[in-house]
Amino acid sequence: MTKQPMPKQRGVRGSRTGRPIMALLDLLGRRWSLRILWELREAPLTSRGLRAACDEASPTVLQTRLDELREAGFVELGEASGYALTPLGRELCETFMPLHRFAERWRK
Amino acid sequence: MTKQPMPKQRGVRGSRTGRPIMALLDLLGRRWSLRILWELREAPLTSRGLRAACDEASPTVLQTRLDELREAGFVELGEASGYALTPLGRELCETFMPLHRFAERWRK
DNA sequence: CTCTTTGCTACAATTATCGTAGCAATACGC
DNA sequence: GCGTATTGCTACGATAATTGTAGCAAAGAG
Repeated sequence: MTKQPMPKQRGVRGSRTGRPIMALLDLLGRRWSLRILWELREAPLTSRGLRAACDEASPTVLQTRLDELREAGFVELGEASGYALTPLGRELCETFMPLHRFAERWRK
Repeated sequence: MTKQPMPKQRGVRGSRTGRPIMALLDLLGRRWSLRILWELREAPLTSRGLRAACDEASPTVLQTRLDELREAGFVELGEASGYALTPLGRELCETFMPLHRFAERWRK
């Protein structure tokens, strides 16, 4: 019995478990995912504007995250205004918007 | 003017920006952070129980995350019951609890 | 045409994460 | 006592993700 080629893990980890929350937690748990959603919360941003907003994160990861978030249906690339939240993405964003107030109280 | 020794970035990225939300998003955006909080949402777990709940993630990362989450004040290590959410951690957890319902509707 | 901005990619270097094994400490039953 | 099982935690090399810098082609403005 040889090792199977294993079709090279793609997409979101945990999406096979049948528990969507796990897939979602995994996707949001990747670096810059939450930040990207956060920065898009108010207005669309161009790829470069988004990079500036994200403290000059490397375009490689940002591109990867944007692709994932687009595939997930949270983000879309508009004609002129750049990247923007979809209605679904906006909904998701509002879901963890209370984090803002929590963070203020947290403060470390 | 020589380059300052730069006290070697420790703790949470973005905590210097004065925007706690950035620090929080960074901390929660590390792998297994959200998952750990999620798995502790109902009952405390031992380190090994937590590992089992987290799909056998490597103990190295889990330990790192647990240390970070403890330092952040979200998790504590009890005498007998293992790892548990602090009141603050429970509050944080409830903040993104609506994600569950959202994920169900999302489904991919 | 030139100049700028767009979304996006190549590439090597650095980190983070994984997976396995194992430690010391504590608590059990015997 | 003795073995054994569980706890929190760590070492280590291998693998994958992320970084930082540079640059591309396409589209638009002047």
